[in-house]
Amino acid sequence: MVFSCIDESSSTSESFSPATTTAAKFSAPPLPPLRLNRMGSGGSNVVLDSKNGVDIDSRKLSSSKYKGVVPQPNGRWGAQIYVKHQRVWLGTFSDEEEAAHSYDIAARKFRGRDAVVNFKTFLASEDDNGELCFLEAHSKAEIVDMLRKHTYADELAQSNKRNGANTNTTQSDTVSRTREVLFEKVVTPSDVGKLNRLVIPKQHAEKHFPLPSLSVTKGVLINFEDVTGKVWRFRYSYWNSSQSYVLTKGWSQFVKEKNLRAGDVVTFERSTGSDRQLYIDWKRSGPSKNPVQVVVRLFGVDIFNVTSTKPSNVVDACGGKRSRDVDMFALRCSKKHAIINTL
DNA sequence: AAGTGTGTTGAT
DNA sequence: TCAACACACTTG
Repeated sequence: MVFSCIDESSSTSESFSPATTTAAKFSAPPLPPLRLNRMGSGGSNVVLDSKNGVDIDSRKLSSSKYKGVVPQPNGRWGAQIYVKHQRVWLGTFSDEEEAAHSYDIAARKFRGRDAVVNFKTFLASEDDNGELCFLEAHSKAEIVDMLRKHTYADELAQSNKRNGANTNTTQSDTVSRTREVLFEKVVTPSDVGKLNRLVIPKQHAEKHFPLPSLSVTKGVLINFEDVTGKVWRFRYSYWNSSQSYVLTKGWSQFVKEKNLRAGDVVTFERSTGSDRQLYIDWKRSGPSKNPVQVVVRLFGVDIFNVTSTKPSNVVDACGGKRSRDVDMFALRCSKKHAIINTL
């Protein structure tokens, strides 16, 4: 069993780790222009010349030297890209280069190989095949989601790890990898409620997810992959107060995204291969099995009503799994006007 | 209160 | 298509 025993602060992928991302391959950025200190938040920013401390302009934020990067009032940087006359927000970042890199990723995803990017070396090498496949294997919505949540680097690393160093991984390598079901749990109301945790039945927890003694109090982070190939990272720990093993951080997001309800069955699996990859899946028990109804409501009117099953896996040329490329942005013209309800 | 990201606009 | 700006909204 391989746990990533890192603490909370380092688990949020706050910055792209050069060791695991193409960030290490950034070409040297242009010399920084005279930097202005951007301070405070909200609309009343004071901008000072860093040398003289002179109030140059009491409102203006220093713009970024990178394409798709915009300053934020608090000194952080936002990344955005325009698609079909709509802005797609890519998140906020402490590091200007990280924001620029996020833009590059999005540009490559939305505009293809000819996209103009900030870092010329981005995906320019043959060694980047893994990342190209990764981009290809995920929908635009997924990539944007990863960028906004700062999980892109982690998920890319996970993906590369699964495919091994050999980028010529064949389809059968990926598909034929067998799994064993570790256990299933019928989730309780509290598992899907506001407690933001899933209780792992003690016998299963101690059998399959034994906590290293040093990690009992602090917990560990465990990665699970779902049927779409998305990697979920949960904090796993032991709560002395209730004497129970729980998945905490990350769990509520899973509940939300999968629209889990009490009575649904969550399955935990593990690859029997050497990677011991963990998987998580869920199913709806009872008469209303599996089909999920999706109503798309536009301007308050249900414009279509789709009954679908959970996404099936399709293997692409890269040997990865492709999830349905539902372009949320076409539907997301405005948060106020387009609502997707998963019922 | 601090931080995020959308609405809007003018430039390219 | 793009960035600048203001500020409503969300989060901690």
